[in-house]
Order: sequence, then structure tokens, then C-alpha cells
Amino acid sequence: MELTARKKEILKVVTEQYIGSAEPVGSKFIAQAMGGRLSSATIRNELADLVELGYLEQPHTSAGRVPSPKGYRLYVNELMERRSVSDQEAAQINEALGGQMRELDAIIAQAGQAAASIVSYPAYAVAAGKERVTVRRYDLLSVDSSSFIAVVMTDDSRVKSQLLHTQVPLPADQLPSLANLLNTHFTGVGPEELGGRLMGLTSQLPAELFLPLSLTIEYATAVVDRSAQNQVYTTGQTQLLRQPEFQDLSRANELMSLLTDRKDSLPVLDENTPMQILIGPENVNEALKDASVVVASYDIGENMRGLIGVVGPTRMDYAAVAARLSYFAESLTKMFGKNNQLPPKEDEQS
Amino acid sequence: MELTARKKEILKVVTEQYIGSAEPVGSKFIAQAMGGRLSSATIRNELADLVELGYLEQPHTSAGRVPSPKGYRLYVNELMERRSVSDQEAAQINEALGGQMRELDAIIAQAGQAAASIVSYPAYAVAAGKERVTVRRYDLLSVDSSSFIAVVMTDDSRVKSQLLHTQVPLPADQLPSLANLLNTHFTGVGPEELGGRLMGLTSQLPAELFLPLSLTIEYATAVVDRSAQNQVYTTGQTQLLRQPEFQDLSRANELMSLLTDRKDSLPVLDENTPMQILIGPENVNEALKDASVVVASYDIGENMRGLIGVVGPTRMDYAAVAARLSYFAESLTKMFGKNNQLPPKEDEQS
DNA sequence: CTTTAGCACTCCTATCCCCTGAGTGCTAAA
DNA sequence: TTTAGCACTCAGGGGATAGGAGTGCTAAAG
Repeated sequence: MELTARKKEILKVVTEQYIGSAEPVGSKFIAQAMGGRLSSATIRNELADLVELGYLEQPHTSAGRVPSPKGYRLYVNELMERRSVSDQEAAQINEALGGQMRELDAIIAQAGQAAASIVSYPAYAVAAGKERVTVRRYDLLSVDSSSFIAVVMTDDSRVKSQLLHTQVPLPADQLPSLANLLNTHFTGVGPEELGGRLMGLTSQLPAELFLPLSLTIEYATAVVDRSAQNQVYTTGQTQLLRQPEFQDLSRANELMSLLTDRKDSLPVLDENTPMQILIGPENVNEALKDASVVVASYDIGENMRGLIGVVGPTRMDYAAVAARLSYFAESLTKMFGKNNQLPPKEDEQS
Repeated sequence: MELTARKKEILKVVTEQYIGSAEPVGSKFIAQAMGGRLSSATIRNELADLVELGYLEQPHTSAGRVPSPKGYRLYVNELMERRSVSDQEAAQINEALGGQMRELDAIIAQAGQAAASIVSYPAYAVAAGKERVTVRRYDLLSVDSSSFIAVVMTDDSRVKSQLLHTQVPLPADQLPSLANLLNTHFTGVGPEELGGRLMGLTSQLPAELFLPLSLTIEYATAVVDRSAQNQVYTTGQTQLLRQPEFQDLSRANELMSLLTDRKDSLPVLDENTPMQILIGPENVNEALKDASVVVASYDIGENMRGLIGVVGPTRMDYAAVAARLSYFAESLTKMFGKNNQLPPKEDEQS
């Protein structure tokens, strides 16, 4: 059943006050904040109802009220005033995005850093590639008698390269035809199939060509392997320790270890959802049961999506974080769109 | 003046006990630990001397003694029994190094992780490249009418590549001669000079060749730029919070922020020093004044050096950490030596 | 001269208790 | 339905107190 407007107003006051102060909110304060139209006794009756309905909680009998996860959820869904960022905040965000960013990984990492500094909570960033990446093109460049460079371009337009060594002499003049072979038989397939196709060719090739071929395929498999992608970058963990709810180390510890050692289990976002707010127990992850996460996504070129998330106490300032994060994500999308080429991204080899 | 053997023995007992317990060590305990040859009163006299000489400290009048940085230093230099790792520890380290590691950055990061798990303290890892990296070779691969792939190989044998877009039509058949030009005029120079040489050629080239040339040079500059190298990876920060000395958040906070947000100022190691122990105030960095750092280096191929460091309380178990870290560094050197090619390293492009 | 037993003393730590104040729930009247 | 009034609850802070670990010093013994 729908709450009365008055109950909602009270819930809103409690939530916003608590977000700011981290202290349970009492009836007297609420009465005053609502302009004194009602006495604190009336508020107390309403508060008792709200507790019974599960929107508020009481740390102990003689304390004020605190929003429950259900309360926060209602607040986020209906009560919260959707803010947009102020000019000043926008400026700050743009500045944070300003630095010249070359390599994609570096950009992702820096985006995380910028987000953390903008929202004052720890943040994480991931580049979520396509589900399945395939090789679009191979090039082989001769280096010396026993080594060559393999250049692999994927169907999402990333290029990686690596110096490969065959321990045995290499027929340099055969490299172009080998590349040809690769481009004919080993493009458009994912990591799981590359190895299989290689098997099929084993018998048909002279040994001195098979070695460089298999090295290249091995390399390409690694490039295209999904598990090698989506690295998660986290920053601003220290911000956590500033929050009063994490003064108690045991709680902080769990979250810290999630943010530093188990990054992979941070929540990701469903395809096509621009932003999501996960409050306390809405998180599947045990360590996040009494924390909240806000995740937004942005586009990196045509085929990739970036994710940027913020972790904070359930008492997080949802309105501000959501506003800043979505502005941030939009800015990133624009940034990647502008240089309609994907931004310069390095690649490296040993 | 040199300490008497007995004073040294006492210092050793105090240090080792304190390392284990984190509690000030009393005279009675010491007497007992030394086999009861001396009474606690005698020990007390010796302790008073050691305090006066600056090797020990007393948290308050009626507390036991704790090693001072000077005391730890003597312990590390003379008293500590240099351990080697146990078979079990060795196995654990080898296992931690086991995972297949492809990209150099990933290896470095994983080395840090492994180190942290092995020593139970936060660890950091850096690949310290040569002071000055230059380009050894360029290749340009045609993609379509307005884009091409630039492949850059550095003199330390890393290969990076990137997709570059000229907004205007590109004379594909000219790419080989352009690469030729690059290889003649733009090799063997560092980031600071590449731009300059480009200037010199401005007038001599038709415009449609100058654009791809300058894009390539710009990219190469970024590849070779020292500041883009030596990224520092940290892990295991949570281990810090487990240490009793960092229960107090304010102290933990400083170190945490060093380890997450100001990684760059973590101590590095002088060339040619295999390992170094920095105790408390021996650290230049203010945030490390009451922490200790152990850093070891290992070789990555011929031209690069990796650094792996551990951060902990001054009360750190130096013997164990030093043993494990040096074994770890040796294993890494061997690992990189074995595949005498540098390990497969990916590179990426947008 | 060194070592040791003895003892008074210091000072940290934990615990209890009490008090205060914020905030409540309930009742009865408006 | 609202409100005033009041008794009640409970967390948190501030001494006071007791306990205990460990010291420094002294004086005697080796």
C-alpha cells in the first residue's frame, strides 16, 4: 500500500538529514525541519508507523531513526530530487578528464581516479569489451633469423603486437604467405576455436612454418581471450576510511579487501542500462551487504562499453553521486565519440 | 663504541620477541629467554644502558622495552639470522609464480600480488626500464583509405602498435617509403628529440605524407616517453589493517593513501643493489617515517629491471621477509632468463 | 666491580558506576 | 487526529578505583 504524502515527506527529511550527519534523526528535528506545522508527538506516531512498515530503523530504543535499505530504495526511486551537476562541478569533472590520455587501459584507470575524486568515495572502472572478440587481421614482420613480430588486429579495432622467437632459423621470405594463410583461415573466430583450426593444419605444413604459425596463434588466442580483458581498476580506497561508518575496522576491512584483492567481484551493469543504484542487501556480494554501489556505463567507440562505479556507505549521497556519475559517463561517451577514431591506445611487447 | 656481546644478545631477544608479539618486552621475560643465567635485575641494568645508547625505547616509565629504529638497524645488520626459505615456502612462492603470465604489465602486477600473499604485508611492483628508451624500428601497415597501423619497436625490444587515423585520404602505396624515412631519420633518439627532427622535415614533404608521419612520431614519442613507463602496482593493502600498529586509523590512513593514491613516491632501489631494507626514519618519505620497506630487484631480460617492495610496520619480520623476497626475486630473474626471449607481452591499440 | 634480591613506585588498563541528555512511547485531553 | 505531558530507556562520557606489569634504586652478596 502506498505511503501517505506526509509519511513520504518525513522519510525524505530523515534520509537527507541522515545522509548528511550520519546520526540518527529525532522527532523534534523533523518537526522543525517540516516548518513546525506538526508537533514532535505527531511525528513520533508517524515514525512508529514507518518503522513498522520497514522504511526506518531504530538503532536502540531511545535513539532517533535511520533509513532502512527499503527506505533508501523508496527515497531513490521517488523522493530524491534528481539534480544535475552545478557549473562548478561540471568544470571540476572536465578538468579531471583533461589530462592527455593515450593508452586505453590508462584512460580507464584515470577515469576511475577522476570519479573517485569527484564523488569522494572509492571508485572502480572496467572496460567491458564485447562478449566475443575475434581476430580481424594478422601481420607478420621479419626481424632477424629467428624472430619476428606478430601484429594482431581484433574486430573491435584494437591492435596488439608482440615479438616472437622461434628457436630455429626462420624462412623470412615465407612470412607474407604465412600471414596470408592466417588471414584466410584464422580470422573471425574466437579464442576457443583458434587452437582447433591449428590442429587441422598440422599435417599440411612443413615444420619450419608450423612453429611460427603456432606461436602466432597462441599469441592471438591470448589477445582475444576474454579473461585477459576487463581488468578492473580501483582507486580512492582511502576515502572509505574517512566515512564514520567504517571507523570500525572490521567492516572497513571487508570492503577494502573487496576493492583491492577481489576487484573482479564488484558489480557490473546489465547491457543497455545507463546507470544503476544498488542499495545494501540488494547487492549479491556478501561484502557489500551494508554498502551501496552506483554504476554507470559509457560508450567507448562502437563496440566497447566502459563501466564506472562508486562504492560507499548505504548512507551515500545518492542524488549527488548519481548526478555526477551520469554527467561523468556522458562526458566520457562524448570524449570517445569526438575523436571518432578510438583514442590512441598503446600496446606493448617484450 | 661496540656493544658488549651480552647487550647484543639482549637486543636480539627484545627485537625478536617484539616482532612476534607487538608488546613491549620486560626484563623478566628476557632473563627467562636467555636461559635464566642472569637475574631480571641485571637485565634491567643492561636495558637501561641500551635505552641510553639509543637502541631501545620505553613507551612509558613502567612499560617494557621496544627496539628503536637504531635498534632494528643493528638487528638487521648484525644480529638477524639470515634465513633461507623453507621448502614449503619455496613451494608456495613457485606456485604463486605459476599462473600463465602474458603481458609484461600483468606479470609485474601479478608478481606484486604474489609477494604480498607470501609476506603477509602490502607489496608493490614496478618495472624500471632503462633511463632512456629509443625507437629501434618502425613499420607502417595499410588498413584502409584513411587509417593505418603504426608498429614501433624500442631498443629494449618491446613492440607496441596502434591504429592511427588520418582524416584525409592516405596514399597507401607510399607507406613503405614513409616507413623507410622513419627508420632512417627517427631511430636511436629519445622522446625529447623526436619532435625536433620532425620540425626539420616539415617543408620537404608533401602534406598528405606529413600527417601520417607526424601521427606516427607523436605515437612513438608516447611509447618512448619515460613517464609513461614504470607504472607502480600495489596489492595487499588490507594486510596493513591487520597489523596491530595500524588499528589506529590515522596512521593506517597515511600509509593507505601512499599505497593507493601516491604510489609513485614509494622507494625505489639504487642500480646494482639486489636488496635494501629501509627502517622507519631512514625513509625519506614522510608517510613512511614509522614504517619499514624491503625492496628487491630482479632482471627482466637484458635491459630492464623489476622492483618488488614490501611495506610493513617497523616491527616487521625482517628475516622472513628478506629471505622470501630475495628468493622471490631470484625466481623471477630465472623465470625471465629461461625463456631467453622476454616473456610474451601483449600490446594493444584502440 | 658485578650481580642479585627486595621493595617502593609509576603508570597503563580495565572496570564499574553514576550521571546526563536525547529521544522515545504512552496516555489523556483538546 | 493532533498535541501536551510525563515517565522511561539507553548510549556515552567522566571520574574513581583496583590490578598488574614493570621499573629504578638500594644494599648486600659474590
